[in-house]
Amino acid sequence: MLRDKYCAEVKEEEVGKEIKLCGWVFRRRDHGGLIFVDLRDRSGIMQIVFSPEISKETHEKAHELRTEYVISIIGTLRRRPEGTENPEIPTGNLELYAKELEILSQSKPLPFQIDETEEISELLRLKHRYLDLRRPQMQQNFLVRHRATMAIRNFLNDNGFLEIETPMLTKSTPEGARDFLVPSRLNPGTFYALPQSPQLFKQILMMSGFDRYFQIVRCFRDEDLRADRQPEFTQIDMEMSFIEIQDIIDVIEEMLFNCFKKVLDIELSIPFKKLTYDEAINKYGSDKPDLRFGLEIEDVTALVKRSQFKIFLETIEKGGVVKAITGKGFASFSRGEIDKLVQKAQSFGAKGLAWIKIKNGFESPILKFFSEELIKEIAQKIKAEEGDMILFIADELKKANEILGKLRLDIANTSKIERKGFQFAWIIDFPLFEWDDEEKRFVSMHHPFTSPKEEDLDTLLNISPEAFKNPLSPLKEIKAKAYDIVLNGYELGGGSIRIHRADVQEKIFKVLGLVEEETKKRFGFFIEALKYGAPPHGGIALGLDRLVMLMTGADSLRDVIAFPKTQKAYCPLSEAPSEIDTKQLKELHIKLDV
RNA sequence: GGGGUGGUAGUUCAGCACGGUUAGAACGCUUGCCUGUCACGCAAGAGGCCGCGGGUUCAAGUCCCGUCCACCCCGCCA
Repeated sequence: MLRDKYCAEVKEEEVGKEIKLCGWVFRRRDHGGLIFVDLRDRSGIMQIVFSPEISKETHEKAHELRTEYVISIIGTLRRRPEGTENPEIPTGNLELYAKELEILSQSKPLPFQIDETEEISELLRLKHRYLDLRRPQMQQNFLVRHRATMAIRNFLNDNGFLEIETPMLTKSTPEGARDFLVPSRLNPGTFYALPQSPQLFKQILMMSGFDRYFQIVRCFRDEDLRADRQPEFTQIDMEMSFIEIQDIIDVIEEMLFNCFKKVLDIELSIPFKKLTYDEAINKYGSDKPDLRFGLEIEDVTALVKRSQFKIFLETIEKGGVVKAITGKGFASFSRGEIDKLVQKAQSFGAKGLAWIKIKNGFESPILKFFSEELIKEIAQKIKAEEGDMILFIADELKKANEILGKLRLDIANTSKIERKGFQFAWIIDFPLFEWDDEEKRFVSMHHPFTSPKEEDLDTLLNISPEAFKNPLSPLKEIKAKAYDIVLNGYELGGGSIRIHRADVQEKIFKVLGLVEEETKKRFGFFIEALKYGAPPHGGIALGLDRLVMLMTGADSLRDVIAFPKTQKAYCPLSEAPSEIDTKQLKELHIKLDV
């Protein structure tokens, strides 16, 4: 070993001993006479002192040191002289008096300082990711990521789960996200797809009798990126046999409890809250509500019926609703600020935004249409108080919820409502299907292998083909044995009890409008497998990156993925994707058309 | 595909509304001084295709059009 230990592992008991340390020059303070260097490794910092009284030669050499040089030091550990301790760092009572200095590696002047005093553009950080990752905050993020992963892996191992790998070169499937494709050289004109998830394979593992499977696995989706979406990401993928929804919920709650306890020493309160999909949508306007604050959306249709406001009455007449939310502290808004708010609502799809200020009485352009009594009742319903503003959206139910859901998050941001802690929730009772207006057919809300709820099974099996094309058919009422887990407004994961009957599975494909031939081509192997004794089974997948992002308080997935991509799915470090040789293209029988 | 914000020394930013001398600051870098600093201090210095292309103008970092890149959001995506 080139060193005895990590910088921050040096303890006071070793004062007087000779110690060898290695690391990077974090900061140097050259006084001419004395030179101080903060030596950094992944554990922390140790102050090195170069004094001509210890070694003239070493002191001389230390003048050459620059930021991020990699050095090795042999020196004597000393307690710092009284009054010169640094309480800011864990090793602040100690320092190493350098006898010998070896420069192991030099560094050019840095493209940016790595001392976290200013925010550096992400492009530059990613281009020099090796420097960015040296920053203590990033080191911390990846320590948390490692610990969380290990806690989860150990937990699952302790609970009888087998980690089994599934193929990366697999088959493209319709439905769901766009695939990343890989051309097959040995089979000209054909392509593998990188997995969007190991869905079919993990189900087949259940049919293979493994009973409890997990995998911490990379998944790929070729869709547009967001702060919480990368083209490749890691899932904690699980599947279990002979279980019901509650069994999965129990395992995951215990797993997360264990993970938060071990990594952050936080005791989550389990069981987590359960909300039905309908409740979530109606109260929070989202199927991934942020439950760290209230500001619930309320239906005030019945109340505003008593008003004279035409727009509301007409909307209700047409079967729509009027829903309201509190603009916390918004009564102080100027006319201009209100205009901006209205514009924002419109950008969320609202036709308009009606408002009533509660400020020494009420203030609103539509005040004359409401009795004072009525406004008070509405205010009470949405818990609006003096200083707040009542915000109304009148529209069809789905749109009203959606718009108010977005406004709710926006209000929380602008009024700086405190959002702390980790608020988990399960969203259950999802619809099995969702009408796709573009394709004029039903699509799976979760995925096509999701089991309907028992009580809806007959409806599904007996439904006639005409219903497949009718957005109002009973199909839209069928509920799925699907569940999402939500944390602080992020969808952390989702899963379902799967279909283990070939007839049910085939019926689903029919509803989805997949012709038999197509089904056979795409999923034939899977349906065939279902016919040889498939156990009832179900599972879930959690986004590891998102989990770690929330655990570390990072605001982007990019801060918890070592080598992430930009919004255009570009890697500034390796410069992927890139053009390739014509020779390679020829081997693959691919001609470009760009 | 659409909307928004940004792009000026190595870095983070100011300058742009109202076009006009030699484009500034801080940090970093270089050199010198400094024996208890810890974001050390002091002094001097180097460092700019004002993202790129076009246009308007006597004159463009500043105005207009286009384009590229980064970030945030919608669509898309579990």
